[in-house]
Amino acid sequence: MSEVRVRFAPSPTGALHIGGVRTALYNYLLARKYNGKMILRIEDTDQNRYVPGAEEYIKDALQWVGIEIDEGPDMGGPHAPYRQSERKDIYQKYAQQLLKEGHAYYAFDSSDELEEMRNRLKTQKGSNPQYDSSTRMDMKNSLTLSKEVVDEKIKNGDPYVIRLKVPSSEIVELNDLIRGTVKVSTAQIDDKVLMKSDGMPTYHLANVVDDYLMKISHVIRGEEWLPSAPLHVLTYKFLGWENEMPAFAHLPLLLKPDGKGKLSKRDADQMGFPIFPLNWVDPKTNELAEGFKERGYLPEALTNFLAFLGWNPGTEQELFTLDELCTAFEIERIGKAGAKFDIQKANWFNQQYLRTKTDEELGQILMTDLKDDGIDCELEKAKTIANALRERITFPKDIAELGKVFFIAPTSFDEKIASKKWNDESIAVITALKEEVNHSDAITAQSIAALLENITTRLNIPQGKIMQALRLALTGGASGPDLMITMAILGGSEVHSRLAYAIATLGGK
RNA sequence: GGUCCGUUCGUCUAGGGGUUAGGACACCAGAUUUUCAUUCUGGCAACACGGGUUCGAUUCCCGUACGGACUACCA
Repeated sequence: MSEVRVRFAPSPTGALHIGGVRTALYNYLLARKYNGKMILRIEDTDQNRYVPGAEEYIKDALQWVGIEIDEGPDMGGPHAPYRQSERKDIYQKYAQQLLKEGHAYYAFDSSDELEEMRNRLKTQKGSNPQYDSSTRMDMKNSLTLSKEVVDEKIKNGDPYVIRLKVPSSEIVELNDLIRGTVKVSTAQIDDKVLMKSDGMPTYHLANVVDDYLMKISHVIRGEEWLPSAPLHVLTYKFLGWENEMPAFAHLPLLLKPDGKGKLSKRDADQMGFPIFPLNWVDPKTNELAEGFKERGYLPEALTNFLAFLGWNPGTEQELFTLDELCTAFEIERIGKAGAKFDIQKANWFNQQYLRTKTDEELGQILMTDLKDDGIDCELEKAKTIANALRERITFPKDIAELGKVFFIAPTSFDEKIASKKWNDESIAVITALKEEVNHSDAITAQSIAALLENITTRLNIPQGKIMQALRLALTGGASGPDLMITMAILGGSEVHSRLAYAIATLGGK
Protein backbone atom coordinates (compact mmCIF):
# COMPACT_ATOMS: atom_id res chain seq x y z
CA MET A 1 0.00 0.00 0.00
CA SER A 2 1.22 3.41 -0.79
CA GLU A 3 1.55 5.80 2.10
CA VAL A 4 -1.50 6.07 4.28
CA ARG A 5 -2.48 9.67 4.73
CA VAL A 6 -5.69 10.43 6.57
CA ARG A 7 -7.21 13.61 7.74
CA PHE A 8 -9.52 14.81 10.42
CA ALA A 9 -11.28 17.86 9.08
CA PRO A 10 -13.50 19.54 11.64
CA SER A 11 -15.09 22.86 11.20
CA PRO A 12 -14.48 25.31 14.04
CA THR A 13 -18.10 26.00 14.83
CA GLY A 14 -18.05 25.01 18.46
CA ALA A 15 -16.81 22.30 20.76
CA LEU A 16 -15.80 18.98 19.27
CA HIS A 17 -18.63 16.48 19.63
CA ILE A 18 -17.79 13.04 21.01
CA GLY A 19 -18.74 11.56 17.64
CA GLY A 20 -16.11 13.77 16.08
CA VAL A 21 -13.60 12.43 18.55
CA ARG A 22 -14.42 8.92 17.40
CA THR A 23 -14.01 9.89 13.76
CA ALA A 24 -10.65 11.42 14.57
CA LEU A 25 -9.71 8.31 16.51
CA TYR A 26 -10.48 5.93 13.65
CA ASN A 27 -8.45 8.08 11.30
CA TYR A 28 -5.61 8.13 13.76
CA LEU A 29 -5.69 4.38 14.31
CA LEU A 30 -5.42 3.72 10.60
CA ALA A 31 -2.58 6.19 10.23
CA ARG A 32 -0.63 4.67 13.08
CA LYS A 33 -1.27 1.13 12.01
CA TYR A 34 0.35 1.74 8.65
CA ASN A 35 2.94 4.26 9.82
CA GLY A 36 1.11 6.88 7.85
CA LYS A 37 0.33 10.48 8.52
CA MET A 38 -2.48 12.07 10.45
CA ILE A 39 -3.47 15.45 9.12
CA LEU A 40 -5.58 18.04 10.85
CA ARG A 41 -7.35 20.35 8.46
CA ILE A 42 -9.51 23.17 9.69
CA GLU A 43 -12.56 23.61 7.48
CA ASP A 44 -13.43 27.18 8.25
CA THR A 45 -15.08 28.15 5.01
CA ASP A 46 -18.27 29.29 6.66
CA GLN A 47 -17.46 32.65 8.10
CA ASN A 48 -20.89 33.02 9.63
CA ARG A 49 -20.57 29.99 11.81
CA TYR A 50 -17.01 30.54 12.88
CA VAL A 51 -16.65 30.39 16.64
CA PRO A 52 -13.55 31.88 18.22
CA GLY A 53 -11.71 29.41 20.37
CA ALA A 54 -13.16 26.38 18.66
CA GLU A 55 -9.99 25.56 16.77
CA GLU A 56 -7.94 25.70 19.94
CA TYR A 57 -10.51 23.56 21.66
CA ILE A 58 -10.33 20.92 18.96
CA LYS A 59 -6.56 20.74 19.20
CA ASP A 60 -6.62 20.57 22.97
CA ALA A 61 -9.23 17.84 22.88
CA LEU A 62 -7.31 15.72 20.40
CA GLN A 63 -4.19 16.12 22.44
CA TRP A 64 -5.95 15.09 25.61
CA VAL A 65 -7.28 11.87 24.13
CA GLY A 66 -3.83 11.12 22.77
CA ILE A 67 -4.33 11.71 19.07
CA GLU A 68 -1.13 13.13 17.65
CA ILE A 69 -1.21 15.29 14.57
CA ASP A 70 1.56 15.00 12.01
CA GLU A 71 0.53 17.84 9.75
CA GLY A 72 -1.76 20.70 10.61
CA PRO A 73 -2.14 24.43 11.11
CA ASP A 74 0.33 24.58 13.99
CA MET A 75 3.15 22.35 12.88
CA GLY A 76 2.68 22.97 9.19
CA GLY A 77 3.67 20.35 6.67
CA PRO A 78 4.37 19.78 3.00
CA HIS A 79 0.88 20.85 1.96
CA ALA A 80 0.39 23.93 4.09
CA PRO A 81 -1.64 25.90 4.78
CA TYR A 82 -4.01 23.55 6.60
CA ARG A 83 -6.71 26.08 7.25
CA GLN A 84 -9.13 26.31 4.36
CA SER A 85 -9.75 30.01 4.77
CA GLU A 86 -6.07 30.46 3.87
CA ARG A 87 -6.40 28.46 0.67
CA LYS A 88 -9.01 30.52 -1.14
CA ASP A 89 -6.92 31.07 -4.24
CA ILE A 90 -6.39 27.35 -4.69
CA TYR A 91 -10.10 26.60 -4.79
CA GLN A 92 -10.68 29.50 -7.11
CA LYS A 93 -8.17 28.07 -9.53
CA TYR A 94 -9.89 24.70 -9.73
CA ALA A 95 -13.32 26.28 -9.94
CA GLN A 96 -12.07 28.17 -12.97
CA GLN A 97 -10.77 24.93 -14.45
CA LEU A 98 -14.18 23.33 -14.10
CA LEU A 99 -15.79 26.38 -15.57
CA LYS A 100 -13.46 26.37 -18.55
CA GLU A 101 -14.04 22.70 -19.21
CA GLY A 102 -17.78 23.05 -19.05
CA HIS A 103 -18.27 21.15 -15.82
CA ALA A 104 -19.42 24.18 -13.91
CA TYR A 105 -21.27 27.39 -14.53
CA TYR A 106 -22.04 30.73 -12.99
CA ALA A 107 -25.39 31.21 -11.33
CA PHE A 108 -26.91 34.53 -10.38
CA ASP A 109 -30.16 33.51 -8.77
CA SER A 110 -31.05 35.30 -5.58
CA SER A 111 -32.11 33.35 -2.53
CA ASP A 112 -35.67 34.50 -3.13
CA GLU A 113 -35.59 33.14 -6.64
CA LEU A 114 -34.20 29.84 -5.41
CA GLU A 115 -36.88 29.57 -2.82
CA GLU A 116 -39.55 30.35 -5.36
CA MET A 117 -38.25 27.60 -7.62
CA ARG A 118 -38.30 25.09 -4.79
CA ASN A 119 -41.78 26.05 -3.72
CA ARG A 120 -43.03 25.79 -7.24
CA LEU A 121 -41.60 22.32 -7.66
CA LYS A 122 -42.69 21.13 -4.28
CA THR A 123 -46.31 21.23 -5.33
CA GLN A 124 -45.62 18.89 -8.23
CA LYS A 125 -46.14 15.32 -7.18
CA GLY A 126 -43.20 13.08 -6.56
CA SER A 127 -40.53 15.50 -7.69
CA ASN A 128 -37.73 16.55 -5.47
CA PRO A 129 -37.16 20.23 -5.95
CA GLN A 130 -33.56 20.91 -6.71
CA TYR A 131 -31.31 22.93 -8.91
CA ASP A 132 -30.30 20.31 -11.43
CA SER A 133 -30.34 19.35 -15.09
CA SER A 134 -34.12 19.47 -15.15
CA THR A 135 -34.43 22.95 -13.70
CA ARG A 136 -31.25 24.83 -14.44
CA MET A 137 -32.42 26.02 -17.84
CA ASP A 138 -35.19 27.93 -16.10
CA MET A 139 -32.80 29.77 -13.86
CA LYS A 140 -30.46 32.73 -14.15
CA ASN A 141 -27.07 31.35 -14.99
CA SER A 142 -24.34 31.29 -17.56
CA LEU A 143 -26.11 28.46 -19.32
CA THR A 144 -29.22 30.50 -19.96
CA LEU A 145 -27.85 34.02 -20.13
CA SER A 146 -25.81 35.27 -23.05
CA LYS A 147 -22.08 35.55 -22.62
CA GLU A 148 -22.36 39.33 -22.80
CA VAL A 149 -24.85 39.50 -19.97
CA VAL A 150 -22.81 37.16 -17.84
CA ASP A 151 -19.62 39.11 -18.38
CA GLU A 152 -21.47 42.32 -17.65
CA LYS A 153 -22.89 40.98 -14.40
CA ILE A 154 -19.53 39.76 -13.23
CA LYS A 155 -17.89 43.02 -14.15
CA ASN A 156 -20.58 44.91 -12.24
CA GLY A 157 -19.85 42.87 -9.17
CA ASP A 158 -23.24 41.19 -9.12
CA PRO A 159 -23.16 38.35 -6.63
CA TYR A 160 -22.79 34.92 -8.17
CA VAL A 161 -21.98 31.37 -7.25
CA ILE A 162 -20.32 28.65 -9.27
CA ARG A 163 -22.30 25.45 -9.58
CA LEU A 164 -21.24 22.00 -10.67
CA LYS A 165 -22.91 20.92 -13.88
CA VAL A 166 -24.10 17.47 -12.97
CA PRO A 167 -24.98 15.22 -15.94
CA SER A 168 -28.65 14.47 -16.37
CA SER A 169 -28.54 10.73 -15.96
CA GLU A 170 -25.45 8.75 -15.40
CA ILE A 171 -24.76 6.19 -12.76
CA VAL A 172 -22.05 7.20 -10.33
CA GLU A 173 -20.42 4.36 -8.51
CA LEU A 174 -18.82 4.77 -5.16
CA ASN A 175 -16.82 2.10 -3.48
CA ASP A 176 -17.09 2.42 0.24
CA LEU A 177 -14.79 0.34 2.43
CA ILE A 178 -17.55 -0.18 4.94
CA ARG A 179 -20.66 -0.32 2.79
CA GLY A 180 -19.41 -1.76 -0.44
CA THR A 181 -20.54 -0.40 -3.78
CA VAL A 182 -23.08 2.38 -3.67
CA LYS A 183 -24.65 3.44 -6.95
CA VAL A 184 -26.51 6.67 -7.43
CA SER A 185 -28.03 8.21 -10.51
CA THR A 186 -26.84 11.72 -11.25
CA ALA A 187 -30.52 12.56 -11.72
CA GLN A 188 -30.68 12.55 -7.94
CA ILE A 189 -27.74 14.85 -7.48
CA ASP A 190 -28.26 18.57 -7.66
CA ASP A 191 -25.96 21.16 -9.16
CA LYS A 192 -24.18 21.85 -5.92
CA VAL A 193 -22.70 25.21 -5.25
CA LEU A 194 -18.92 24.96 -5.43
CA MET A 195 -17.99 28.57 -4.83
CA LYS A 196 -20.12 30.80 -2.70
CA SER A 197 -20.80 34.42 -3.49
CA ASP A 198 -18.34 35.50 -0.81
CA GLY A 199 -15.55 33.83 -2.75
CA MET A 200 -15.25 30.92 -0.32
CA PRO A 201 -15.63 27.36 -1.51
CA THR A 202 -18.26 25.04 -0.10
CA TYR A 203 -17.32 21.83 1.63
CA HIS A 204 -17.83 19.86 -1.54
CA LEU A 205 -15.18 21.65 -3.54
CA ALA A 206 -12.73 22.39 -0.76
CA ASN A 207 -12.86 18.84 0.48
CA VAL A 208 -12.13 17.28 -2.88
CA VAL A 209 -9.42 19.74 -3.80
CA ASP A 210 -7.68 19.47 -0.45
CA ASP A 211 -7.88 15.73 -0.20
CA TYR A 212 -6.34 15.50 -3.64
CA LEU A 213 -3.65 18.09 -3.05
CA MET A 214 -2.80 16.71 0.36
CA LYS A 215 -2.56 13.24 -1.10
CA ILE A 216 -5.13 11.79 1.26
CA SER A 217 -5.34 8.02 0.85
CA HIS A 218 -8.45 7.34 2.96
CA VAL A 219 -11.38 9.56 3.66
CA ILE A 220 -12.85 8.33 6.92
CA ARG A 221 -15.81 10.43 7.91
CA GLY A 222 -19.31 10.22 9.33
CA GLU A 223 -22.17 8.57 7.51
CA GLU A 224 -23.88 11.92 7.11
CA TRP A 225 -21.54 12.41 4.14
CA LEU A 226 -22.57 9.29 2.32
CA PRO A 227 -25.36 10.95 0.32
CA SER A 228 -23.00 13.56 -1.06
CA ALA A 229 -20.12 11.18 -1.67
CA PRO A 230 -21.24 10.46 -5.26
CA LEU A 231 -21.10 14.17 -5.88
CA HIS A 232 -17.53 14.15 -4.69
CA VAL A 233 -16.69 11.23 -6.95
CA LEU A 234 -18.12 13.18 -9.84
CA THR A 235 -16.00 16.18 -8.91
CA TYR A 236 -12.85 14.06 -8.84
CA LYS A 237 -13.72 12.84 -12.32
CA PHE A 238 -14.33 16.32 -13.69
CA LEU A 239 -11.08 17.52 -12.23
CA GLY A 240 -9.28 14.62 -13.88
CA TRP A 241 -8.28 13.01 -10.61
CA GLU A 242 -10.26 9.84 -10.81
CA ASN A 243 -7.22 7.63 -10.54
CA GLU A 244 -5.90 9.41 -7.46
CA MET A 245 -9.22 9.39 -5.67
CA PRO A 246 -8.94 8.38 -2.02
CA ALA A 247 -10.71 5.35 -0.61
CA PHE A 248 -13.88 6.19 1.26
CA ALA A 249 -15.10 4.84 4.56
CA HIS A 250 -18.34 6.22 5.95
CA LEU A 251 -18.66 5.56 9.65
CA PRO A 252 -21.93 4.59 11.30
CA LEU A 253 -23.35 7.30 13.52
CA LEU A 254 -23.45 7.52 17.28
CA LEU A 255 -27.06 7.27 18.40
CA LYS A 256 -28.84 8.42 21.51
CA PRO A 257 -28.98 5.83 24.30
CA ASP A 258 -32.74 5.56 24.48
CA GLY A 259 -35.12 5.83 21.61
CA LYS A 260 -33.80 6.69 18.24
CA GLY A 261 -31.88 9.38 16.50
CA LYS A 262 -28.36 10.63 16.54
CA LEU A 263 -26.73 11.57 19.76
CA SER A 264 -27.12 15.22 20.59
CA LYS A 265 -25.98 17.49 23.35
CA ARG A 266 -29.53 17.67 24.53
CA ASP A 267 -29.70 13.91 25.07
CA ALA A 268 -26.43 13.92 26.90
CA ASP A 269 -27.58 16.71 29.18
CA GLN A 270 -30.80 14.91 29.88
CA MET A 271 -29.12 11.61 30.65
CA GLY A 272 -26.47 13.35 32.69
CA PHE A 273 -23.33 12.54 30.78
CA PRO A 274 -20.93 14.73 28.85
CA ILE A 275 -20.84 15.03 25.09
CA PHE A 276 -17.69 17.08 24.73
CA PRO A 277 -14.22 15.80 25.55
CA LEU A 278 -13.28 18.90 27.55
CA ASN A 279 -15.16 21.63 29.33
CA TRP A 280 -16.64 24.08 26.89
CA VAL A 281 -18.06 27.46 27.58
CA ASP A 282 -20.41 28.52 24.84
CA PRO A 283 -19.25 32.03 23.96
CA LYS A 284 -22.79 33.07 23.07
CA THR A 285 -24.63 31.91 26.13
CA ASN A 286 -21.70 31.66 28.51
CA GLU A 287 -23.04 28.28 29.45
CA LEU A 288 -20.57 25.67 30.65
CA ALA A 289 -20.80 22.15 29.28
CA GLU A 290 -18.76 19.75 31.38
CA GLY A 291 -16.30 17.58 29.49
CA PHE A 292 -15.41 13.92 29.82
CA LYS A 293 -12.06 14.94 31.19
CA GLU A 294 -13.48 17.09 33.93
CA ARG A 295 -16.06 14.45 34.72
CA GLY A 296 -13.26 12.08 35.58
CA TYR A 297 -13.01 9.94 32.48
CA LEU A 298 -9.51 8.82 31.65
CA PRO A 299 -8.46 9.39 28.06
CA GLU A 300 -7.42 5.75 27.66
CA ALA A 301 -10.85 4.63 28.87
CA LEU A 302 -12.61 7.00 26.54
CA THR A 303 -10.63 5.95 23.48
CA ASN A 304 -11.09 2.27 24.28
CA PHE A 305 -14.82 2.79 24.71
CA LEU A 306 -15.15 4.91 21.59
CA ALA A 307 -13.13 2.52 19.47
CA PHE A 308 -15.54 -0.27 20.40
CA LEU A 309 -18.55 1.74 19.34
CA GLY A 310 -18.76 0.42 15.83
CA TRP A 311 -15.57 -1.57 15.70
CA ASN A 312 -14.25 -4.70 17.37
CA PRO A 313 -11.16 -6.81 16.94
CA GLY A 314 -13.05 -10.07 16.44
CA THR A 315 -11.49 -11.55 19.56
CA GLU A 316 -12.86 -11.47 23.07
CA GLN A 317 -10.32 -9.00 24.31
CA GLU A 318 -11.96 -5.72 25.26
CA LEU A 319 -9.28 -3.76 27.04
CA PHE A 320 -6.97 -2.08 24.58
CA THR A 321 -4.50 0.70 25.11
CA LEU A 322 -4.24 3.24 22.35
CA ASP A 323 -1.12 1.50 21.06
CA GLU A 324 -2.86 -1.85 21.04
CA LEU A 325 -5.80 -0.33 19.22
CA CYS A 326 -3.43 1.00 16.59
CA THR A 327 -2.11 -2.42 15.76
CA ALA A 328 -5.42 -4.26 16.07
CA PHE A 329 -7.47 -1.77 14.08
CA GLU A 330 -8.87 -2.79 10.72
CA ILE A 331 -11.28 -0.78 8.62
CA GLU A 332 -12.89 -4.00 7.44
CA ARG A 333 -14.06 -4.71 10.96
CA ILE A 334 -16.03 -1.51 11.32
CA GLY A 335 -19.73 -2.23 11.61
CA LYS A 336 -22.44 -0.78 9.41
CA ALA A 337 -25.16 0.02 11.90
CA GLY A 338 -25.32 3.03 14.18
CA ALA A 339 -24.31 2.48 17.78
CA LYS A 340 -26.25 3.69 20.76
CA PHE A 341 -24.15 5.52 23.26
CA ASP A 342 -24.12 3.57 26.51
CA ILE A 343 -22.48 5.56 29.25
CA GLN A 344 -22.53 2.57 31.62
CA LYS A 345 -20.06 0.78 29.45
CA ALA A 346 -17.90 3.88 29.41
CA ASN A 347 -18.00 3.88 33.19
CA TRP A 348 -16.90 0.28 33.26
CA PHE A 349 -13.93 1.03 31.04
CA ASN A 350 -13.07 3.92 33.31
CA GLN A 351 -13.13 1.69 36.35
CA GLN A 352 -10.88 -0.82 34.62
CA TYR A 353 -8.31 1.79 33.69
CA LEU A 354 -8.45 3.56 37.02
CA ARG A 355 -7.42 0.30 38.64
CA THR A 356 -4.30 0.12 36.59
CA LYS A 357 -3.03 3.27 38.30
CA THR A 358 -0.42 2.87 41.03
CA ASP A 359 -1.11 3.67 44.66
CA GLU A 360 1.12 6.67 44.21
CA GLU A 361 -0.91 8.01 41.29
CA LEU A 362 -4.16 7.38 43.09
CA GLY A 363 -2.69 8.85 46.28
CA GLN A 364 -1.73 12.01 44.45
CA ILE A 365 -5.26 12.38 43.20
CA LEU A 366 -6.55 11.92 46.71
CA MET A 367 -4.15 14.49 48.10
CA THR A 368 -5.08 17.22 45.67
CA ASP A 369 -8.79 16.56 46.04
CA LEU A 370 -8.51 16.64 49.81
CA LYS A 371 -6.54 19.84 49.64
CA ASP A 372 -9.46 21.43 47.82
CA ASP A 373 -11.51 20.59 50.88
CA GLY A 374 -8.89 22.03 53.14
CA ILE A 375 -7.55 18.70 54.31
CA ASP A 376 -3.84 18.00 54.40
CA CYS A 377 -2.58 14.51 53.93
CA GLU A 378 0.94 13.25 53.39
CA LEU A 379 1.74 10.97 50.51
CA GLU A 380 2.38 7.80 52.47
CA LYS A 381 -0.99 7.95 54.13
CA ALA A 382 -2.65 8.89 50.85
CA LYS A 383 -1.10 5.85 49.22
CA THR A 384 -2.35 3.58 51.99
CA ILE A 385 -5.85 4.96 51.70
CA ALA A 386 -5.76 4.75 47.93
CA ASN A 387 -4.76 1.13 48.16
CA ALA A 388 -7.65 0.36 50.50
CA LEU A 389 -10.08 2.10 48.16
CA ARG A 390 -8.78 1.15 44.72
CA GLU A 391 -11.33 -1.59 44.04
CA ARG A 392 -14.24 0.62 44.94
CA ILE A 393 -13.84 3.54 42.59
CA THR A 394 -15.07 4.38 39.11
CA PHE A 395 -13.92 7.97 38.92
CA PRO A 396 -10.87 9.65 40.43
CA LYS A 397 -13.04 11.85 42.60
CA ASP A 398 -14.45 8.75 44.28
CA ILE A 399 -11.19 8.32 46.17
CA ALA A 400 -11.58 11.54 48.07
CA GLU A 401 -15.29 11.00 48.44
CA LEU A 402 -14.75 7.65 50.10
CA GLY A 403 -11.47 8.64 51.70
CA LYS A 404 -12.88 11.62 53.56
CA VAL A 405 -14.04 9.37 56.32
CA PHE A 406 -10.41 8.96 57.37
CA PHE A 407 -10.15 12.65 58.07
CA ILE A 408 -13.57 13.67 59.17
CA ALA A 409 -15.12 11.86 62.13
CA PRO A 410 -18.78 11.05 61.81
CA THR A 411 -21.19 13.43 63.45
CA SER A 412 -24.25 11.36 62.76
CA PHE A 413 -24.95 7.68 62.33
CA ASP A 414 -27.02 5.68 59.88
CA GLU A 415 -30.23 5.12 61.80
CA LYS A 416 -31.25 1.94 60.11
CA ILE A 417 -27.99 0.23 60.94
CA ALA A 418 -28.03 1.69 64.43
CA SER A 419 -31.46 0.33 65.23
CA LYS A 420 -30.53 -3.09 63.91
CA LYS A 421 -27.00 -3.53 65.13
CA TRP A 422 -26.49 -1.22 68.10
CA ASN A 423 -27.32 -3.51 70.97
CA ASP A 424 -25.93 -4.76 74.26
CA GLU A 425 -23.49 -7.12 72.63
CA SER A 426 -22.01 -4.64 70.22
CA ILE A 427 -21.91 -1.97 72.90
CA ALA A 428 -19.99 -4.30 75.17
CA VAL A 429 -17.41 -5.12 72.56
CA ILE A 430 -17.07 -1.56 71.36
CA THR A 431 -16.72 -0.24 74.88
CA ALA A 432 -14.03 -2.78 75.62
CA LEU A 433 -12.25 -1.95 72.39
CA LYS A 434 -12.38 1.73 73.21
CA GLU A 435 -10.76 1.06 76.59
CA GLU A 436 -8.14 -1.29 75.37
CA VAL A 437 -7.09 0.16 72.06
CA ASN A 438 -3.55 1.43 72.07
CA HIS A 439 -3.90 5.17 72.29
CA SER A 440 -0.68 5.70 70.48
CA ASP A 441 -1.15 5.91 66.75
CA ALA A 442 1.02 2.91 66.07
CA ILE A 443 -1.53 0.22 65.54
CA THR A 444 -1.63 -2.18 62.65
CA ALA A 445 -4.40 -4.10 61.05
CA GLN A 446 -2.93 -7.23 62.59
CA SER A 447 -2.68 -5.84 66.10
CA ILE A 448 -6.16 -4.44 66.10
CA ALA A 449 -7.54 -7.67 64.69
CA ALA A 450 -5.83 -9.60 67.45
CA LEU A 451 -7.17 -7.25 70.07
CA LEU A 452 -10.68 -7.54 68.75
CA GLU A 453 -10.37 -11.29 68.58
CA ASN A 454 -9.26 -11.28 72.16
CA ILE A 455 -12.18 -9.17 73.31
CA THR A 456 -14.86 -11.10 71.46
CA THR A 457 -13.68 -14.47 72.66
CA ARG A 458 -13.39 -13.16 76.19
CA LEU A 459 -16.94 -11.80 76.08
CA ASN A 460 -18.05 -14.82 74.12
CA ILE A 461 -19.66 -12.78 71.39
CA PRO A 462 -19.28 -13.82 67.74
CA GLN A 463 -17.39 -11.19 65.81
CA GLY A 464 -19.86 -11.24 62.96
CA LYS A 465 -22.56 -9.85 65.19
CA ILE A 466 -20.75 -6.67 66.07
CA MET A 467 -18.77 -5.71 62.98
CA GLN A 468 -21.54 -3.68 61.46
CA ALA A 469 -21.98 -1.74 64.66
CA LEU A 470 -18.26 -1.19 64.87
CA ARG A 471 -18.15 0.21 61.36
CA LEU A 472 -21.11 2.38 62.20
CA ALA A 473 -19.34 3.75 65.25
CA LEU A 474 -16.17 4.38 63.29
CA THR A 475 -17.55 5.82 60.09
CA GLY A 476 -21.20 6.60 60.65
CA GLY A 477 -22.13 4.41 57.71
CA ALA A 478 -22.46 0.82 56.68
CA SER A 479 -19.95 0.40 53.94
CA GLY A 480 -16.29 0.92 53.32
CA PRO A 481 -13.01 -0.90 53.02
CA ASP A 482 -11.77 -3.60 55.35
CA LEU A 483 -12.43 -2.52 58.92
CA MET A 484 -9.08 -3.54 60.37
CA ILE A 485 -7.29 -1.59 57.70
CA THR A 486 -9.65 1.28 58.30
CA MET A 487 -8.73 1.34 61.99
CA ALA A 488 -5.05 1.01 61.25
CA ILE A 489 -5.23 4.03 58.98
CA LEU A 490 -7.27 5.97 61.52
CA GLY A 491 -4.77 5.33 64.27
CA GLY A 492 -5.30 4.36 67.89
CA SER A 493 -6.24 7.69 69.36
CA GLU A 494 -8.69 8.48 66.59
CA VAL A 495 -10.30 5.06 66.97
CA HIS A 496 -10.59 5.70 70.65
CA SER A 497 -12.23 9.07 70.32
CA ARG A 498 -14.60 8.00 67.56
CA LEU A 499 -15.75 5.01 69.59
CA ALA A 500 -16.19 7.24 72.60
CA TYR A 501 -18.27 9.68 70.59
CA ALA A 502 -20.42 6.89 69.17
CA ILE A 503 -21.08 5.45 72.60
CA ALA A 504 -21.95 8.88 73.92
CA THR A 505 -24.36 9.60 71.07
CA LEU A 506 -25.91 6.25 70.42
CA GLY A 507 -26.02 5.27 74.08
CA GLY A 508 -23.97 2.79 76.02
CA LYS A 509 -23.82 0.97 79.26
C1' G B 1 -42.14 13.38 -0.25
C1' G B 2 -37.43 11.80 -2.78
C1' U B 3 -32.44 9.49 -2.53
C1' C B 4 -29.10 6.66 0.15
C1' C B 5 -27.73 3.63 4.42
C1' G B 6 -28.99 0.26 8.09
C1' U B 7 -31.66 -3.93 11.37
C1' U B 8 -28.34 -10.60 16.10
C1' C B 9 -29.94 -10.47 23.80
C1' G B 10 -32.18 -3.92 27.12
C1' U B 11 -26.99 -1.96 25.20
C1' C B 12 -22.05 -2.79 22.50
C1' U B 13 -21.19 -6.85 19.52
C1' A B 14 -19.06 -12.17 17.56
C1' G B 15 -20.70 -15.55 14.16
C1' G B 16 -22.38 -17.48 9.76
C1' G B 17 -26.35 -22.11 4.82
C1' G B 18 -26.84 -27.42 9.31
C1' U B 19 -24.04 -23.90 16.11
C1' U B 20 -26.72 -25.75 22.80
C1' A B 21 -26.26 -18.56 18.24
C1' G B 22 -20.49 -16.88 21.68
C1' G B 23 -18.50 -12.60 24.63
C1' A B 24 -18.88 -7.86 27.27
C1' C B 25 -21.93 -3.96 29.87
C1' A B 26 -26.39 -3.71 32.62
C1' C B 27 -29.74 -6.67 35.51
C1' C B 28 -30.95 -10.97 38.87
C1' A B 29 -29.33 -15.12 42.11
C1' G B 30 -25.62 -17.92 44.86
C1' A B 31 -20.56 -18.25 47.01
C1' U B 32 -16.56 -15.50 49.33
C1' U B 33 -16.10 -10.87 52.14
C1' U B 34 -18.73 -9.88 59.51
C1' U B 35 -20.95 -5.04 55.72
C1' C B 36 -20.52 -2.42 50.89
C1' A B 37 -17.35 -2.90 46.77
C1' U B 38 -14.19 -6.45 44.55
C1' U B 39 -13.69 -11.53 43.00
C1' C B 40 -15.90 -16.23 41.54
C1' U B 41 -20.12 -19.22 39.88
C1' G B 42 -24.77 -19.34 37.75
C1' G B 43 -29.19 -17.08 35.50
C1' C B 44 -32.23 -13.92 32.41
C1' A B 45 -32.08 -12.40 27.48
C1' A B 46 -31.44 -11.81 20.52
C1' C B 47 -31.14 -13.40 14.69
C1' A B 48 -37.66 -7.31 12.82
C1' C B 49 -41.57 -9.50 9.53
C1' G B 50 -43.24 -11.92 4.83
C1' G B 51 -41.94 -14.34 0.56
C1' G B 52 -38.45 -16.92 -2.29
C1' U B 53 -33.52 -19.96 -3.42
C1' U B 54 -32.12 -24.54 -0.93
C1' C B 55 -32.53 -31.09 1.47
C1' G B 56 -31.84 -27.10 5.12
C1' A B 57 -31.97 -20.41 6.26
C1' U B 58 -30.63 -16.27 11.42
C1' U B 59 -26.93 -16.37 7.43
C1' C B 60 -28.08 -15.59 0.20
C1' C B 61 -32.09 -12.82 -2.91
C1' C B 62 -36.63 -9.83 -3.12
C1' G B 63 -40.26 -7.21 -0.70
C1' U B 64 -42.48 -5.02 3.87
C1' A B 65 -41.93 -2.73 8.44
C1' C B 66 -39.06 0.05 11.47
C1' G B 67 -34.88 3.24 12.28
C1' G B 68 -31.24 6.68 10.56
C1' A B 69 -28.72 10.17 7.34
C1' C B 70 -29.15 13.55 3.44
C1' U B 71 -32.33 16.69 0.68
C1' A B 72 -28.51 25.07 2.22
C1' C B 73 -24.35 30.09 -1.02
C1' C B 74 -23.56 24.51 6.84
C1' A B 75 -20.06 21.37 7.42
